[in-house]
Formats: sequence, structure tokens, C-alpha cells
Amino acid sequence: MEIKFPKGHILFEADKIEKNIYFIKKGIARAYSYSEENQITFWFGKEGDPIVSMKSYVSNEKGYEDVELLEDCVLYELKTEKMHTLYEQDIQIANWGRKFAELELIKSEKRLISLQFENATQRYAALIKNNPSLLLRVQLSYIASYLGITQISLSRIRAKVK
Amino acid sequence: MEIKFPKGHILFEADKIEKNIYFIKKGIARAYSYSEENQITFWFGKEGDPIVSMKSYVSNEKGYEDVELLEDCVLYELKTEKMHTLYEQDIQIANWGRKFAELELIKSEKRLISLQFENATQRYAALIKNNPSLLLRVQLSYIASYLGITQISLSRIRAKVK
DNA sequence: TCTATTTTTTATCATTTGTTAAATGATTTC
DNA sequence: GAAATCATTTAACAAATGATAAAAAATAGA
Repeated sequence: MEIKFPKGHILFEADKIEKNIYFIKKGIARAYSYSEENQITFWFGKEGDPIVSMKSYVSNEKGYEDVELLEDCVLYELKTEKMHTLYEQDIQIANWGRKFAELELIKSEKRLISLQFENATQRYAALIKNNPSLLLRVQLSYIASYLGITQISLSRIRAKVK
Repeated sequence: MEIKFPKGHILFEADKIEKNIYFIKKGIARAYSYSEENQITFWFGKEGDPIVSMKSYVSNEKGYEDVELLEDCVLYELKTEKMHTLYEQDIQIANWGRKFAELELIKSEKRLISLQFENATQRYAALIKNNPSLLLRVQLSYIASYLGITQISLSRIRAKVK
């Protein structure tokens, strides 16, 4: 089912059980959590990417993240409950769900390794290389937090790289 | 199928396609990759944990990690190929594989968030809290690299915390 | 266009972490 | 048990990052 939401819409809220998962047809989104005062963005998704509150999707528990739409978005919506029913009934869909989780896992593992292997400058360079459009569509404060540094530190890196 | 390996055994090698996945019945292991000269440990597994070269398991591609056994180990071995056959034939097993990937994904995502949210001191404190036995079974240089810092930096943190 | 607001950059200083080298502790091997 | 090897800590200095404040640039709205 296709749905539209405006820029700024909060699709998921932390500490809620989310009933749906989404796929992005058009637009861009971020997931973030709170650490004391400040938000920390740890995920971006754009066209073709899934939006899932993993804790809700996997074990029907409260999630730890907000998801905010950063542009006007067109999404496909799927009911988690319906998917779980289908997983039990249809082996093709069960294997689709398996593949889906596996591919997300590889993405997450790669990101983990990059956070451990590379310093902030290298991570910024890698982001520009692998996802240049992100820089054009998302404000730098979110990107800094995604890279695990402050915005001020990102500014310094950008000034040096020029 | 149950197999034993001695401490120090290299179970997986980077840039190879691994044909098996394992579960740890007894012992402890680490996964690491190389960055220029030095190894970086990014995963530990102990009793009950799976040992999987994700790239091999998911897409039959060369992995990016070595896995070394840090104690004499007893493992269960499963052939990846056989599992993929079963996934196509048996919906129960397909859903087991789905759950398996999903739970690993949540672990990975949590770790990612911790790396981004917490400084080295906090990550060390969290490790002590969540996995105190690791400190007793694994040498500090591996733990430092798992925490994303040098061993010297970990020593300083330990000296301060005392 | 002009103003108000938000975003990004710059500057300064404190803190953390990295690097190199050396000292101390612990473990293994003969 | 002494020598050799490996693991851990300490020291000194350099580099990177954080915190705070302020300036500059960009954006949004009237």
C-alpha cells in the first residue's frame, strides 16, 4: 500500500511498538536515538531502502529509535503482523525475509568495521565516495552525528580536505 | 557434526569462501581483519554463539575476516550448502534462518549505536558489565581493538577507573 | 526584498586518544 | 629456575576531537 508523508513527519517513535515496515519509493529518512540531550543519527535510507524498527519487527518489542522523513516521501507500507503470518505460510516469502535480514546484517557489519578501522576523516571520505548524494540532501549536523563526531569536528575535516 | 580444534586454530581465513558455519559448544573465538599492518578484532563469540563468515554464508563470496580460536574449542559444524538446500525445502528451517539473521542484525545494530554514542571509557564499562567473563578469557590487546582504541589507551582507561 | 531563523564555519582552550619508546609483569620453554 | 618471549603499563609528546562562544552563510517566510 502506497502512502505519502510530508517532510519532517516522524514515522517511528522510540519506545513504541511499530506495527508496520516501509519501503522508500521517493524521499529520504533518518533514524536517530537520544543520548541525554542530543540526538544521534545512526541510519539513513533513500529510494529502494527499507524502513524498519528492528526490535518491533523481530520481536514485537519497543524500538530504540525515531525515524524522521527528511523530504516529502512516498512509501510502501506493509503490516508486520501480516508479514509474520506469510512467513509461516509461504516458504518463498520466508526466504525473502531471511535474505532481507541477511543483507541488512552485512550492511550493518560493514559499517561497524568502518567505524572501528577508520578515523573520522577516512569515514567522511568514504561517505562522499559511496553516497555522494547524501551530502546534497541531508544537513551536515546529521551527517556528523552519523560519522560519530560533532558538527564542529566535521567542519574542520571539511576545511582541511578542500 | 561435532569437531574439536586446538587453541590458536585459524577457523576462517579472509579472502576465502567458507563452506561451513559453526556453533560454539565450548570455547571462545574472535574475528579480525587487517588494516595495513595491524589486526583489528571486531567480534567475539563464546558458548552458544554462531561463527559465520557472513559474506560466504549469505552470498557465497569471499569473506573479509579471519576467525581465530582463543581456547581449545568444541564446535558444531553445518555445511552452508546443505543449509541453503534446506531453506528452499523446509519452511520451518527457512524461518529459523530468518530469525537467526534477524537476531544477529539486532546485535550488530546495538553495537553500532554503542560505538557512536559512547566514548571509550563508557564502552569499556559497558563491556565489563555485559560480558565480564570476556576480560578473564581474552587478552587486553584484542579487547582494546574491539573497543576501537589502542591497547595503550585502554591501559590508561583501566588505570583511571581503578 | 528584508528580516528572522537555522545551519555551518571559525576560534580558543581543555580533554582524549595516538605514537613511540621503555619499563615492568607474566608466561613459556628448555 | 633462568632465559626468552609475550602481555601490560607508564611516560612524553603530537594529533585529533570535544565544548563553548561567536561570526558568517544559507534558508525560509512574510
